[in-house]
Amino acid sequence: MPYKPDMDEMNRIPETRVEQREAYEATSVYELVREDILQGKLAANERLKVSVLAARYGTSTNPVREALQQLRGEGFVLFSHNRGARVRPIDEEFVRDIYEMEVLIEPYLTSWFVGIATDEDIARLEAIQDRIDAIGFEDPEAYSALDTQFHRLMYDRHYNRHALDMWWKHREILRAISRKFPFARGRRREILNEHRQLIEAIKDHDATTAARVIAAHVGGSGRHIVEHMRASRNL
Amino acid sequence: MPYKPDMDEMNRIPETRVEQREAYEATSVYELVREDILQGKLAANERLKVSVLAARYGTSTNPVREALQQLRGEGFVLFSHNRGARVRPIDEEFVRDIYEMEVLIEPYLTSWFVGIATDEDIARLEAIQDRIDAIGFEDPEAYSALDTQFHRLMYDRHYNRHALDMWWKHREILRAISRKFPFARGRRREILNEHRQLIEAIKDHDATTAARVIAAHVGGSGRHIVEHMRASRNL
DNA sequence: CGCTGTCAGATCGTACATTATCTGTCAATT
DNA sequence: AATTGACAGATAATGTACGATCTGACAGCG
Repeated sequence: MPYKPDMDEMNRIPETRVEQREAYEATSVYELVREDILQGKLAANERLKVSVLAARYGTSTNPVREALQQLRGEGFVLFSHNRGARVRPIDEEFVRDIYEMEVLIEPYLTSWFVGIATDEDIARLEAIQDRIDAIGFEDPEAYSALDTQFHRLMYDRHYNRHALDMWWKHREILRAISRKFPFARGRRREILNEHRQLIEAIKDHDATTAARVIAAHVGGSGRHIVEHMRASRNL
Repeated sequence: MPYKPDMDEMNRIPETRVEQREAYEATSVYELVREDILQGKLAANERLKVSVLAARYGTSTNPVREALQQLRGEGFVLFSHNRGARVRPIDEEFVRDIYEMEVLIEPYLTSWFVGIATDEDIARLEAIQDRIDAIGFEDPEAYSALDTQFHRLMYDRHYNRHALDMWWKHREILRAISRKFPFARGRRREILNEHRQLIEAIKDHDATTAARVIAAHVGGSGRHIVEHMRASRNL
C-alpha cells in the first residue's frame, strides 16, 4: 500500500516561533536542549551529562539521550565514544563556513522567487521593509523577526525543501551568534540599502541582479559578524 | 580550562570506506541502519520498529532508538509522534533538490581547488582519469570508487569543512540511488569529456571555467538520474 | 451504516546493570 | 624533593529490562 505522508513527519520550518517557553510546558527535550544551546545557556564545548540534563528538564535519561543523538545528527552536539556529548563550539571558522554556504544558497532561492513574485508579494516586502526602517535597529529582536519575515516571504514557497531546510538551520545558528554582536551603525545602512536594491531588482524581474545583491548582502553580513567575533576574542 | 578537541569527535569523512561489513563486526547500530537504508535493504517508507531492528542487529532496543534519532537528525529517517520511524523515501524531487544544491556547492569547492592545485595534483587527477577511461564503465562499482577519488582529491583539503560534509553526505545518497540506474552510453561519453575539460581548466588555473564545467557536470548527472527515476516509475 | 469499546502491538518513559573513563592518593624511582 | 606510574574509588556513559501510554483495527451494538 502506498504510504501517504503526514504533516508532522516532515522537518518543517515552524509557522510561528514560540519565543517564550514558559507558556507551553509541553515542549520536547530536544527542543529545550537545542534552544539552550542556541541561546548560549549551554556554552560552547560544555559537557552535556545526561543525568544533569535529565534533572534540569525533569525527565529521565532516555529522552535526553535520544535528544542528544538527534542533535548530533544535526551537528549541534559532538560525541566521543564512552565520553559523552559536548556542545559544538560555533567559532569564527564555522560561522564563516556557514556564511559562505549561504552566499551560494540565498541567491539560488532568491532568483527563483523573482520569477514567481506577484505584485502583492512585492508590496508585502516593501511593507516589511518600511517597518524595518521605522524601528531602525532600536530593538534588535524586533529587527531580527522582521528580517526573518522578509526572507521567508521570498523563500518559503521554493520547491527545493532541502535547500530551504538548510537555509533555515543556518539562519537559526547565525541568529544565535549575531545576538551577541549587534550591528554597527555603518553596517545597518548597508543592510537597508541592500534590501531596497533587492526590492528594485525584483520589481524589474531581474533575477541576475537580485541574486548579485543578495549575495553581497549575505557576504557582507558574514564578514561583519566574523570580524566582530575575531575582535571580541582579542580582549 | 580550554577544551582541546579530539579526533574522533568530528564527523569526518572516513579515510577509507569499509565496503564489506562482515570483516569488522564491531560497527555501530547507527552505521548498520544507515548502510541498510542507503543500500535499499530497508525500503522507502518502510516502518522501522525498534524491536525488529534490535533483533536484526543483535542488540537491545536502546541503541536502536538512539541510532534512529541520529538518523532523524541527518534526515534519513522520519518520525511521527507515538508512531515511530520510517525510512525517508528518496524520490525524484528529493534527488533533484540535492543535485541542485550540488550544482552550487561543487563549483564552489572546485574553484578554490584550482587556486591551490599543484602540478602533482593535476598529474594525479589525470592518472585517476586514465584509469576511469581504462575500465570504461565496465564495472560500475570500480567506476564509482574512482570517480569519488577524483572528486575527493579536489575537495578534501578545502577549508570549509561544513560544505565538505554536506557534499559528502549528498554524494553518499546519490551513490545509493545511482547504483540502481547505471549510466547510459551517451551520458558516459559526456562524463569523460567533462572530466577532461575540467582538468584542462585546472591546468590553465582558470577557476571560472572549471566552475562552469563542474556545474554542467553535476547538473547533467542530476538530470540524467532524475529522468531514469521518472522512467522507471512509469513501468 | 456509523459509532464505540476492547485489545493487540508498538512507542515512549523509567529504573537498573554493566562497563568504561576520570581523579586523586600513594608508593617507587630518579 | 619532584616526577612518574599504578591502583582504587567515584562518576558517567552505554546496554538491558520492564511498565505506562498511545495508536490502529476490528468486533459488537445501536
